[in-house]
Amino acid sequence: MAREARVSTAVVSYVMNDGPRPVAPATRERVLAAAAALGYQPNRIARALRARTTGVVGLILAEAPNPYFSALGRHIEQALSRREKLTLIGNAGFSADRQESLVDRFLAAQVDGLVIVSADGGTDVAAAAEAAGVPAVYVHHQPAAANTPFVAADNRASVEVAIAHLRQHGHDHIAFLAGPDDRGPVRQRTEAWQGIVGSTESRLLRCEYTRAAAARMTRDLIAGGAMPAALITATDEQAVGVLAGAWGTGLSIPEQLAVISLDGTPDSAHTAPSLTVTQQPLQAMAQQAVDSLLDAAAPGEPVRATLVTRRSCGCADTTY
Amino acid sequence: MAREARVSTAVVSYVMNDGPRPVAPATRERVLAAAAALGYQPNRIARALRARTTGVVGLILAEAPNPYFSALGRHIEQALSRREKLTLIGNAGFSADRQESLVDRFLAAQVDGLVIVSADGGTDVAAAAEAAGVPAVYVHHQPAAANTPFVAADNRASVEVAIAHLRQHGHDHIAFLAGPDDRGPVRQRTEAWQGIVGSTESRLLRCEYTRAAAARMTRDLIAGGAMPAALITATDEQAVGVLAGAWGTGLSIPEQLAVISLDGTPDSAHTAPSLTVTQQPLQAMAQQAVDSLLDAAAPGEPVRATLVTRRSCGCADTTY
DNA sequence: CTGTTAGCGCATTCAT
DNA sequence: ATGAATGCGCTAACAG
Repeated sequence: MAREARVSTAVVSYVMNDGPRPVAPATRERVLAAAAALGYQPNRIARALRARTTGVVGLILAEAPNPYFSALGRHIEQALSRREKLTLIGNAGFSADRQESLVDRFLAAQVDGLVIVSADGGTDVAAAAEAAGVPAVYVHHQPAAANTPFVAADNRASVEVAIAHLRQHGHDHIAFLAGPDDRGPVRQRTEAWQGIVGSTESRLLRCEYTRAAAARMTRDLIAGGAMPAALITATDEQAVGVLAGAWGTGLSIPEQLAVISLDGTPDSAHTAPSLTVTQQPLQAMAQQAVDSLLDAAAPGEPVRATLVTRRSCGCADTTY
Repeated sequence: MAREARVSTAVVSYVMNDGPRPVAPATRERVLAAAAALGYQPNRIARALRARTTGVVGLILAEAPNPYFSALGRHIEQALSRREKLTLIGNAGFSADRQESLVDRFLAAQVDGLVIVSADGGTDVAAAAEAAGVPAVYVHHQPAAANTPFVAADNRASVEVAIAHLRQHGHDHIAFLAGPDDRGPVRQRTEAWQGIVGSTESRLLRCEYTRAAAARMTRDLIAGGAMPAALITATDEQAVGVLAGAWGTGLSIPEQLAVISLDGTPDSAHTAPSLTVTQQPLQAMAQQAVDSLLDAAAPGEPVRATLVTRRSCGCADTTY
């Protein structure tokens, strides 16, 4: 390449990077022509070795096919891409072991940063990253002992608007579907619900964060005649499961059961019936996380979800 | 690190890689101890520069949040991970430009291979990859002029079993919901349907590959009284949209409209009603693609989808 | 068995 | 404004 343009490698570097030294227009042309002719592209690996920065960021997702993580992941990838970063992806699969192993492998690959969208708070990943001098940011879920930057929606605010809206529909007893145990963002949501409705007359339901589990629970509840009239689900996955479980048992939503979910994934617009949600600004969250990571700045305040009324709460369906 | 263990860098390399030269047990211990003490990890970038192989594979997805691509993507990432590869991810977003730009950036990052799960056949990505000496494999969608390895399910077989099953339910007129134009895998599906049902009395419907578009189309069809009694949808996304569109108009599925979809994503089990599908073996496809990529072997025959009967075709719901 | 050394492709410093 | 030379961390060839 350098000899094709009859210049030194240094000049090639100056041309490719627009600096740090000026290059005569004629020479620059010659280099550009040679590069085009040979299809030359700078080797990022060599550059990375020299510059001690790879332009690659590691993204760890709890489970990519989950619409919530998936949508968040795409926005993060896009935000990273806008900043000229490449995204290394890994699925932790709700396993602390896998998550740790991923971090190690990403660190060995010399990533410039780590974005962790996990659901399990098992390990404090940031420790390993910090030891390696690699910045990290948590999204959605912050492990107990972390003092690492953290981006999430205001969970309490979401619960507040959901409850307020169901009350407007005339519901006094509002049940809550939480996860199998109290951890992470769902814990905050659960506590917010408990704080607002009080322990009297309130019903706390629990099941795994899967459609299948929520559907099974719903059928059991209906069979036992124990289904409440209004329900807030901690996640969209569970809400979709509730809808699936209710269908076919003759329980009609929203007439017999009003439902609001707290994630607000794009998919929630096209369930049957369409799902009323508190919609988290996933793109803004992704942007916030990426900016905070790359600019080494503390992220701003938690963003607020907005209520999107559809059919499942009892409102008219305005989706179409 | 080398001086911490009081050995040369070469010996460290021999220990880390178990070769190619033997190391005395005592020395090995010393190296391992020093590595543990310093938290030393070999720099993969330097190794990559030297070995001319990065252990990183680029994965291009048409659109990550789409459950079909998402599930496929996760299986590919897992298969890659089993082979000790890291996955660089990028979303093409159905844009040929973005896809080309992603390929260039991945190539500059010296990926060891490229897996392309796209929906747009615009460019023959393989050309750029081949020019760079990087192996590539297409999954799901093969562009027109490609002689690159290609993995997909047997689309014709899927359509056959779907039609046969609807006929068992007594349906003579089976409509088909295709994409906005005839390209890629959906084209094969559409042609298979046309070949089997013949042009007489058959209804070819079209809409975008989104839930929203399919829902809108469904409502329009119902409003116009033009809804067929049996429908095969080319993709799960469209099927979910049909379900959403039918809900609330009073059209009951499967009684008034029997539906079978051809992708078979995991999500299809938890719609309302649950969706009968021809389920593609996504994990096997992912494995096949990765093996073919890394072993430079031609992939085997297209795999066959299996019919999973649920409620939407008229069968009893056996999901729970 | 282990120490020394060269070179992967680039960005940079020192010369010119 | 440009050429030559250096070193990033690693592996492999060559000496001991």
